[in-house]
Amino acid sequence: MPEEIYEESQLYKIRHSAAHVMAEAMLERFPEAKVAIGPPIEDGFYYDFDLPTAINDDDIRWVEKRMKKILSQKHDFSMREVTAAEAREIFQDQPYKLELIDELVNERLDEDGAPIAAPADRLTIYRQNNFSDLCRGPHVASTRDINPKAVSISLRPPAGAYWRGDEKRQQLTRIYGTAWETAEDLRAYRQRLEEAIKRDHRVLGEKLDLFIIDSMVGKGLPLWLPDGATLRDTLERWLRDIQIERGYLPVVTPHLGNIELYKTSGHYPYYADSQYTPIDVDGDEFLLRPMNCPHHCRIYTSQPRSYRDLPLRYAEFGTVYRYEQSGELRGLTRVRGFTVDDAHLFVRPDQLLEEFQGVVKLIQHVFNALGMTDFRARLGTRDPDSDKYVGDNSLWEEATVAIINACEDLGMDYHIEPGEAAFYGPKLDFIVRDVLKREWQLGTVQVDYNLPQRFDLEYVDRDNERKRPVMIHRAPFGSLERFIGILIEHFAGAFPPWLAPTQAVIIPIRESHNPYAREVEALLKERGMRVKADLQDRNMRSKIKQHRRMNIPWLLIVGDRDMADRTVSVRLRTDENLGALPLDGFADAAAANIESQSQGIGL
RNA sequence: GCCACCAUAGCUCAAUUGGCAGAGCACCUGUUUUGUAAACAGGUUGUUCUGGGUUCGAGUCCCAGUGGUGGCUCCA
Repeated sequence: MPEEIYEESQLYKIRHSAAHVMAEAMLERFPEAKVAIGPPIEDGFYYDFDLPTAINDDDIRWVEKRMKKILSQKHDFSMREVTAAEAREIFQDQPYKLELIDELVNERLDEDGAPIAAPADRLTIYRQNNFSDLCRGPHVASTRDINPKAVSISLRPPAGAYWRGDEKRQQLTRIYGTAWETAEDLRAYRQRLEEAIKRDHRVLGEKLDLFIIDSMVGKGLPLWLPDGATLRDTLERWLRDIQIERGYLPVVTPHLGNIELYKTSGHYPYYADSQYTPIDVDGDEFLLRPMNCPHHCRIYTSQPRSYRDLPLRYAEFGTVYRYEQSGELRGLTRVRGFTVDDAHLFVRPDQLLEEFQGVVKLIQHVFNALGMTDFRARLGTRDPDSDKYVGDNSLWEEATVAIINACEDLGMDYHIEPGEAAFYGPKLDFIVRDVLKREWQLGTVQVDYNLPQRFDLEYVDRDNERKRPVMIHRAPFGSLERFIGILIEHFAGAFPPWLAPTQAVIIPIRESHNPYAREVEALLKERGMRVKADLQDRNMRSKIKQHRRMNIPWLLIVGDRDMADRTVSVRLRTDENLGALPLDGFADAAAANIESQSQGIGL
């Protein structure tokens, strides 16, 4: 069955029509309100209003009740064609509508004066009950087609939104609503929202003692607690090992650099909005680094390079600092200081294709190992009308072609998005969908001909000529912070054993079993496992409850029988009870599970 | 940064029209030694986010600041 196009679905019409009904109810509550626009969106709809006063919960409840009343009556949605003059007459008190009318009747032009939309030869107005709206439609035939029990506007709080999405213009009040075909669908939607909250990495981060964000340290500056740091360290060591296998060389560079470094790289003027104020050091200006690449370039230039030295792949988990507006900060996914799993590859032009493909393969390997198999690639190219980019057109063209060739060679699915390039070159971003189908931009690969030029990078080729290498920037995770935030939500805090901060807890039934519990702990630690014996003076059942809450993959209960038989009684965090397993057998099976990076916890 | 909302013990939350700041969990002490999701008893825990104001009296009302949340704008 072909997938239905949302814009043509009945659900789309229901939501669009519900938005009109909400606007009608809002105008009854706030006769002074000016209406802006109200389209259907994913999972619902919204309408923007310019309100005389702030809206409160009582208003929302009143409007929701009124909406349901209107919906329960029979009102047809009738369409009428009008001229621009008629439309202006009808909406004379609605300045936002007048602006829309002007836009619709005039040919719209882009910055270069090229037409992007023909003038509308007719305008349409939809009316239901006592409310008319300038609207292209389509709508349901009658309010009877909308189930009042499947509509709600109290699920999401009102929010501010700029008129036409422009932060320099009037800020309006956006009321979100949701509407479904059946009350059952609405209930399912509510459940999905609750599930998302349960998986929220900020909630789980606290529950599982992974990280905190402390107001005295500063917003957007997470502090990693031991368990969170263990998870992070596990990921870092895993990726570091993979990279070393693939010929990457570790480097370590400082978090500050002389401003000349960033002027040379070109970051300084281009990154002005996201940089912190320079720090005065003995009269020189230093910058908290927003990027790692300039440091790596200077490592490259520290020695003369031969064509035999290339490719050089410098890798560093490099912490960078970027100013983000306070309202943009969110948990681990948007912070002010974060660590990029960065590497810069300095390659000869004849090595570019192979090296680029090697990077793409590495990223695919990383995502697959973590069970994030639903991802796509986006090729960000230059917006031809913008001047925020550096470098010659020919270099850009060359880099873009190199990426396209590499993708096609690998049979990699990608789509092109103009305007999404870095300022110094085109990039290939990896966009992952998590279990809740939300999309996140994670890994990135960029081809760069500009920094080599700016830092005057050279190598001596076979013919004894000095030539310029090409740079590849890449980060499979993107940032450790964001990646782990997404990982927490992806696994709902129940990490596969190889990533779990604590892989097994040993629970003695009585105090007399403590020595055996300690022995089991020591043996498993020797096998490289992250385990601990819980020797607290409290009963076994309460310990099980506590560690279950922390999503420990394996709980090992040990009592008289286990001591006598040298077994451990294994309880999985899924509540499956495997019964007594020989201690060595468990150790072997657990080690194999961890070694294979299994997504499951079965043994 | 902007709009709106929120802030009480480590956590989740109570506190009637403005009238003695509380409960559960956690933590501490003692008793208890338990075979698969909470043993029992006692105890500690507060600048009610900060600073002003109104009032006989403020957790509660008003103002400002700080922090958080939802969204917009922006982004790894």
